[in-house]
Amino acid sequence: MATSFAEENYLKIIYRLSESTLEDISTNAVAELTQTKAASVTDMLRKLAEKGWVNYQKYQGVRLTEEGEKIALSVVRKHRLWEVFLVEKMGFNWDEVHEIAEQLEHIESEALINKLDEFLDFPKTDPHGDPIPNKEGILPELSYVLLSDLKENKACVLMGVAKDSAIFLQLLTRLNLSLGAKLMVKEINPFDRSVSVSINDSEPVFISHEVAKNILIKLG
Amino acid sequence: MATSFAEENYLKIIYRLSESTLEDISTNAVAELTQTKAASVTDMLRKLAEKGWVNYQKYQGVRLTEEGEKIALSVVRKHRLWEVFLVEKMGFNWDEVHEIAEQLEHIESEALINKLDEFLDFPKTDPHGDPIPNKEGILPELSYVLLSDLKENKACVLMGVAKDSAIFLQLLTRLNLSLGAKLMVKEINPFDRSVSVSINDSEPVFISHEVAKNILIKLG
DNA sequence: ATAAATTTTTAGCCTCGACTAAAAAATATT
DNA sequence: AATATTTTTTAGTCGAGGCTAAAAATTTAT
Ligand SMILES: [Mn+2]
Ligand SMILES: [Mn+2]
Ligand SMILES: [Mn+2]
Ligand SMILES: [Mn+2]
Repeated sequence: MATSFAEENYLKIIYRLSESTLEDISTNAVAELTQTKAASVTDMLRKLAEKGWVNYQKYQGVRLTEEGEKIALSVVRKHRLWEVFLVEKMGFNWDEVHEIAEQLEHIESEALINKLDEFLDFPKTDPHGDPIPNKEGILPELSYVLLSDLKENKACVLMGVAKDSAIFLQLLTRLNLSLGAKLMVKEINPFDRSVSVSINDSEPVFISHEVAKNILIKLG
Repeated sequence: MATSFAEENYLKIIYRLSESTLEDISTNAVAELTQTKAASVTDMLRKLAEKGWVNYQKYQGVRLTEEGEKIALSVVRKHRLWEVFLVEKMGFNWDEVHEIAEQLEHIESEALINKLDEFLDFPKTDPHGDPIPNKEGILPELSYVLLSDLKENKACVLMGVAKDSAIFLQLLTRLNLSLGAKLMVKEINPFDRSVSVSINDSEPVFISHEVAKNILIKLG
């Protein structure tokens, strides 16, 4: 069955909300992310349920069905592969690609996306460290830790961000923090939990707790 | 002003129809190419005129304004650049790319399309030999001739096709006719005007007049 | 010059995906 | 347990972009 842009956006957003909770997703939560009103969401949830892509009972919240999740994962796959393309091949910065990928994720061609995957050498993660589902919809396992949870004097590598707003990404860039950067927490300030971090063996710089808790790293 | 997919498709189709005539474009002609009904076209023409993209007086047909042509050219530019990308970088055949480009032509990012242009080395023509407008909207001058208009024993090169339906392109492929092929007309049969053509110095094969008149070549 | 045929427009209707305002249900507070 | 607050749904509306059927204008044929 064909899916409209609107339907794909709803499914993707329900998927994203489901990642961080086991409970059913509320109408309001969906409304906030889709930038629409609750009444519009109720309408669409009925339609998605009708098509068998979500389980929805009024007042009870919503969950993706297996088929709904499959569609959501294919949209996520396309979004993230196009982001890799935009950064790796088109020379965009990681803070510039999300809006364009929001459009490209709706291009409908299985053949194209699989060729793109191959062209990009089957990347496991997008420019923000988010995992890319393979063509079967399987996500690679990534076990990243928040920089804010790290002990002092442990070497680690920046693998991703927990938030990909342009403003946050631009801040990281200004701090010389990009994917693959070698980090070491030199000191955790107990007052505001800010951390002083050495980036690629340079002089340590200060990073707020707010920033540190949105940076994903792997040890070693 | 933002343009919807529907508006872009109408402008592009009016542009295409204007290429082959100096007269105003009729409602029915537009309806046929947009795959809609004449009544729907009338509606849209009023809206496009409202926005200043076409000159339209009822019963008089339609023409693009300068601004309308600018938009149409930018859609054509995107369509053709994406087609080059699909063939050159993604490995599609020339008969497979049009449908996908119909979607990609609506992606809205000036920055992306200019980076894509550079990535592809500023191609002058798409995989069907159609000229690609540059970022100022200027079309390169191409002076191609129809294979059906060629005299016998003249060497030439296949530069494009006058029709890009998948079925026609697949036929050419089966005949070993692709962009850049070196051709020489060995004989023109006066009965049905079919031509016997040597392709890349091979044994001549027979090509119907119908095919020959949709092949664009340049001499030498 | 009329009449016939064709083209185009108008009028009214439909679906999709939004909206607002009001009603109803669920949840929190006293 | 009763009431207040918040969340969600219903009801009605709107614009975009389609449609059909009928009317009007234009073009062609007689
Ligand atoms: Mn993104
Ligand atoms: Mn991303
Ligand atoms: Mn095309
Ligand atoms: Mn083409």
